Amino acid sequence: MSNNHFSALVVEDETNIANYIVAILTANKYDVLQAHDGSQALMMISSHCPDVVILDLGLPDMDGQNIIKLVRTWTQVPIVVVSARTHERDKVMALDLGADDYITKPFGTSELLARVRTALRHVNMRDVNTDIRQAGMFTCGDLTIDYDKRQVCVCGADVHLTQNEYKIIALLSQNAGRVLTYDYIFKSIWGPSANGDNQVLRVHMANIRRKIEQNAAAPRYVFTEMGVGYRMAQSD
Amino acid sequence: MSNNHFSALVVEDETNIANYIVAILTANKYDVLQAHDGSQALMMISSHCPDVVILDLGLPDMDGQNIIKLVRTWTQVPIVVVSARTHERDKVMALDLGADDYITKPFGTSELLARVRTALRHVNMRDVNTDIRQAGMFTCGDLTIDYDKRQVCVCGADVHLTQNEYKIIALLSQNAGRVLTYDYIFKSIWGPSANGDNQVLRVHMANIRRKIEQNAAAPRYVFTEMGVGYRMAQSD
DNA sequence: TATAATCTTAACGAATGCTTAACGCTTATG
DNA sequence: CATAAGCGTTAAGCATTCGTTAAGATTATA
Repeated sequence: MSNNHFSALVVEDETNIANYIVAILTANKYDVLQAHDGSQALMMISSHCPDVVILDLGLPDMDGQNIIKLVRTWTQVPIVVVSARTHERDKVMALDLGADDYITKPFGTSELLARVRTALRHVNMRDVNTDIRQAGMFTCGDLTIDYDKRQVCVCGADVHLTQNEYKIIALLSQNAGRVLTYDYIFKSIWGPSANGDNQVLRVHMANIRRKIEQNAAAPRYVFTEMGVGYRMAQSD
Repeated sequence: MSNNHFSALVVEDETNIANYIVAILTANKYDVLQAHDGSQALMMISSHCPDVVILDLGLPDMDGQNIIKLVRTWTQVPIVVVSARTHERDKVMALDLGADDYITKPFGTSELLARVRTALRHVNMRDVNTDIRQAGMFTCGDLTIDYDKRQVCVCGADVHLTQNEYKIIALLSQNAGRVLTYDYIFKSIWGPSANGDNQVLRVHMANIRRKIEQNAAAPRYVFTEMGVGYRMAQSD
């Protein structure tokens, strides 16, 4: 960082889209770096240590998933994946490999900026709030989760959650603002060797929502990301 | 402690990582000691009595879990475990054996410091609670526990509890509002090396409830968290 | 030592939670 | 606009866990 701003690395081979993203970020006071293929991206990440990486999955020289895998061997820099709508699967795999968020083309200015801000905030949570999170609480609107007491409250009233329900909501809240894929949640709760679809997860989520949401059809706390997973609202 | 600072013992065989941790702690005003294997660590803990121990699980001469077990036979010094392993099992085992917290490599400066601060704070909590416990009382609705007199009253009337029954209710009331797992309660009452299921605990709880609850089927003081443990109602 | 109190173990019914399957609704996609 | 896929919801069967009782084992006490 040459000044007080965040630095972002944009990895994109299509010139038009690259320019579009760079323009948005530059206009919003980011220090922007560019890479046009995978190997260039890897070098720049290690040499320039950007605060956030915007990564297109469809690069000419390397598979986007390999890039994420390699980057994650040495740094936890937030990665926001950009994917075409036709490659839904890739998006999910990228998240499972350690990407922080995703944007589907075409996307607007505010969406890109929001995702980047969220990703940057995740790093702050990891660093500064580690001890708060450990012994602490999660608060979002009228929802409160006390990890120490294993207690969930809505509007000050106790809400009884079963074992699995609590595990799910705890996992989501500890990753608030981030999409967790069905597979990730499933394996986190039922163990890495568990096999099965996400039907069970849907039932549990329905039960959770009935208990914590005022209107399950328009949730305020846990959002569904179609085809991908669930995302908990940012804490406040 | 040669001055007013906390002393930390870093137990790590890999020189690079050891230097990294030592640098972080030294820069943040800790008095740092070092050990490079398990036996050395055990000696230094007993001789120097550090305020906190940062322990790598992958030491050359001893299994990290054995070290925790041995240390816990004579001191409750907080132990923060450092491990490259990402498996949940190791984490759970280490924590169950008495470790206070867990960091997975790679980790950042602020994360390490946060964990250490949290671990140190736990000790303070333990101390403060001890004072309160000895001079204090627990009150919740019509239930009163006098820790000095070792006396339990319901609606002003004395209730006779057996040794184990009192230990259980005292432990729960001292952690009122928090779920204590069956395993934790069991090990707290019968000792860390006790083995057996929670059948005994269920019988004791039935007896306790018969004595203190008006309606055991709808308890007011001790609640069951299915598959997890028991929770005592908040004091008032 | 005798007696009472307490602890432990085992068995079983009851309550709770988990999972599966079916179905309707919403959302993507051509 | 039609079709297909994904998600939410419900209810029923199944598995697990808990509470309770009673009997035997152990410990305390006179």
